[in-house]
Amino acid sequence: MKQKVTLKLIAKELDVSISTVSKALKDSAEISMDTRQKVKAFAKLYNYKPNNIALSLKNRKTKTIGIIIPEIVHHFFTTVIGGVEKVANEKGYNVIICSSNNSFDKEVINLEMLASGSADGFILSVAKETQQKRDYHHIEETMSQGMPVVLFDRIIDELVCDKVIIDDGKGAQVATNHLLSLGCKKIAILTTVDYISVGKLRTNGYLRALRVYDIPFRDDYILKIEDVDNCETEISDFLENKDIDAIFAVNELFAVTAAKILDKQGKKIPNDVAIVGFTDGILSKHFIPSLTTVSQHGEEMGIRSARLLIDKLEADDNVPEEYKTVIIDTSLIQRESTKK
Amino acid sequence: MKQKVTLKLIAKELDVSISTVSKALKDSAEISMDTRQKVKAFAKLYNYKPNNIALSLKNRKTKTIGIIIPEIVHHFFTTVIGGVEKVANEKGYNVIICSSNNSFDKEVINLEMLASGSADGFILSVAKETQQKRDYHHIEETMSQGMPVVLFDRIIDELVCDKVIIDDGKGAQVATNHLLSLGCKKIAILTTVDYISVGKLRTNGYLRALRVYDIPFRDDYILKIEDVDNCETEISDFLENKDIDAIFAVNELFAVTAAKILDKQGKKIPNDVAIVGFTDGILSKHFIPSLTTVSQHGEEMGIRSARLLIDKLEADDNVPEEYKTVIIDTSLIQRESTKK
DNA sequence: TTGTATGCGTTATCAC
DNA sequence: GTGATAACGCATACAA
Repeated sequence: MKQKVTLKLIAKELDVSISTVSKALKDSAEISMDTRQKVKAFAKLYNYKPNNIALSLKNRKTKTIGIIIPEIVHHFFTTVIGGVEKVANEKGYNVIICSSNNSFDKEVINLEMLASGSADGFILSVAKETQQKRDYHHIEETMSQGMPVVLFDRIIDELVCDKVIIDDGKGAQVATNHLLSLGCKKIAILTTVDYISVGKLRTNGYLRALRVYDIPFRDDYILKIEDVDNCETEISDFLENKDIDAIFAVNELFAVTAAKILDKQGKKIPNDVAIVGFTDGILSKHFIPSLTTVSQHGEEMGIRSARLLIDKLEADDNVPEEYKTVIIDTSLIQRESTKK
Repeated sequence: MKQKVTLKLIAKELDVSISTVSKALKDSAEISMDTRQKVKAFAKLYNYKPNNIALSLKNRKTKTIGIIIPEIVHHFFTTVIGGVEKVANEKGYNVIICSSNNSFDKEVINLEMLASGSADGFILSVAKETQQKRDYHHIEETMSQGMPVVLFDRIIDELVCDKVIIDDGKGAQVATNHLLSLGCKKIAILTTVDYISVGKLRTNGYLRALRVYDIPFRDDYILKIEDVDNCETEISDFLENKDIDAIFAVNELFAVTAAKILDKQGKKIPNDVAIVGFTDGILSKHFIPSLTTVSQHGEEMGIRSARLLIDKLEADDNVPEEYKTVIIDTSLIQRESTKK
């Protein structure tokens, strides 16, 4: 275990003071050309790297952004991360990713850990459990300590902070409209339980579209899925002997699962039943038939979130606080599952 | 921007010394019961959290593990991360994830950044570019500075460190054997260019299986895909008018893409052509027909990697260095694409 | 041109 | 029982 190279060590070796070394490395005009070159040569030789930890302590900022997401094994969230990284790297920020695994407790632990010195601000999408509990003290606390927070996708209306969302309702409405315009009249919806904000919003969009087209809503056309891991049986039961000509699913997994069940039932997509999903992931793209879907533009969400956060981090302290909500446009990606 | 609560602040408010506060919070017997309770109550009220940065500086360790992976938008890598997190959290370590985006430069930057104070050790899978360039100075440097490194999946033989891999060759051989045992004789392989270590190993496994079964290798049955993003055309050209009865693909994307092309050609899976892929991701699982695949047990890889790293981090300094290579068993998950 | 002193937040040591 | 001091690695205002 080799000794770490520090300013102190270089100073001792070269028999000058620490501050001389520090200044020389920054090419300060104060220091003679001669010393500067000597110090720099030595530093390079010994591969000196300033210690980030010490810098953070001194500057009281870490130059890193903390991201906390509900699930790391999830295509949408990883695309968001990609967007954040893009902007962060450009602006000289590091990115730390933590996953809450949809657990409230882990979200709290992660946030507190990162907040106590590891990151200057946060980009986060709250855990399912947090939405259910409606306990946001950890986020409020973080903000009250002066660390900006940007919420994305699964946001919390009650919190006053920057937010980046898509217009879930509109996306769902457009998707449903698309089905209606194909002539579908018996459109089922596969959605989540109500406390998942995005699920509820998408359901509302679906209802709105029906209303506009004057199609009466039927209670037996809606399935609110409780346990995502076990959606297959729920969807299967739901679709049994159901007379429908289209399905709108609020996520990719529900859409694909429904497609598989229909396939088993011998129904043809899109001729017997058309399908539109939500989230443009790899499943929709590679499934046969490929699935029409509402793209959430995850990378764009990440980019916008990172920009909002960095703006806050680098804002003048005396500029009055102002919080924005960025709404990203969704787009409908039409594929084979709605080609009639 | 509220003032951060520090020991100093508490000390001032309570009119005691900083060290008294520090000791009181740690329930030191030196401090009177009375003072202890007073301090603790105050700390709780003001929501005091020790500053990790200061602790890291003092203790010269960060209690965090750095993970660097080639791609964040990749199911396999995220499952590995999941495994690492599991162990890390248990043992009180934080996890920082960075993605190199398969770029050598970004890998170097990320590693150096994390190495200069943000993490105590690393778990990493090298970028494609790094494997191509064969330039590992950044990793060697990190290790020579006393920070342990565990390589997984895309490893580097020349580096002396802990490693966690699957037996890629054996996995491929088992997969090919499976096809052979179904009676397939004309088995094509979709693989990567040779400098990708795992691609080459899997190809070797395929060749070995053929040899054992005494099937002569045919040059026109192997496709080494250069540009993954554009594999569709390459595979499509390759499969055109090809007389084969099975395909072994070294990853999920190649397998699914081939399946889609065969579907277009009107060939039936598995009856006309059987398929086995590699990596147990969501695509293989949800595709119709579902694809037989070699599972890499990503989570297990993460768990083992984290354990190796933490063992090193917590080892006595005077214990002689010893490096292990853990080989995780693959398993063949049989699905519809090989059900004859 | 160079060096000294100070502080960032913490803990450990030692003195009172 | 309590407090002063030094140290972790760095940057910088101020002296020399």
